[in-house]
Amino acid sequence: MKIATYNVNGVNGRLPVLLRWLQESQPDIVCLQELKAPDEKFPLSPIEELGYQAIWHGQKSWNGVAILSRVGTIQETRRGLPGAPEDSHSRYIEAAVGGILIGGLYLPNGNPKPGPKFDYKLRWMERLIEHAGELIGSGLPVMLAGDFNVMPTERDVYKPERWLDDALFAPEARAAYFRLLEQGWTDALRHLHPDETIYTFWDYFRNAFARDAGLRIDHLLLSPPLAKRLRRAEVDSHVRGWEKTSDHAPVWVELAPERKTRR
DNA sequence: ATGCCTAATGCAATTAGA
Repeated sequence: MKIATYNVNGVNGRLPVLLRWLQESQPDIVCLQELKAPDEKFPLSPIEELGYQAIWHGQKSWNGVAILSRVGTIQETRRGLPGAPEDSHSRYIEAAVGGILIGGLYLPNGNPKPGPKFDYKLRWMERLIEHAGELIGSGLPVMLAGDFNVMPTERDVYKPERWLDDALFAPEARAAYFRLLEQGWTDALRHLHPDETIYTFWDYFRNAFARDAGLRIDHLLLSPPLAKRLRRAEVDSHVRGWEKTSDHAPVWVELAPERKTRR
């Protein structure tokens, strides 16, 4: 089973690129971020025509997350993280699909730092850690996939020294990310490629993609039952070179089939 | 320190992204 995450940066402006990538890559389950569209403007029909069901949590202009599946019903289990009913950003959607529980997330950017946006990022991460602890504690096969807006280590930034004061590389944000991992999550891409330079985002500025001046900020985290099934993890970086493309590339994992328990 | 580029909104210029 192939499961992907893709920050599309506008699901309607990006529709031709999204559809082209879906047809080419044939993922079974996809988490999308930055829909930048209200619920009523989600382009369901063309996605359905490619054989996908979908659930989504939109928002006018900003944020917005979705889960697509071509492996059966998407049973939504949650939208929005617990712990802050006043939080109006559409940044988290969770569902049972294809025998796994998957949380699709768009973690706040947090710039400028310091400031209220950075405070919001850190609070959001605390809520994520709290909820993720319950998910992993369930013992179920769980995945957290999305745009985490955190480069975990210096290896994940083209020029670490330029990002020291940035919310995406701030010590507090990186520490929170590692506290999350320490619950027992496996960072799929880094686990299978421990020494490679791998990016998932390249700025639109300064010809960043051609210079490979990128960041690794889109992650797929696997709970122990899923980590055992991990076979491949890759970035479809060529998609970043397409016309009218997102500044992120799709990232995906391939999981071995679930081992049937004998009885 | 700022703009570089891009999307959405809505029709100019602002906000946000990372």
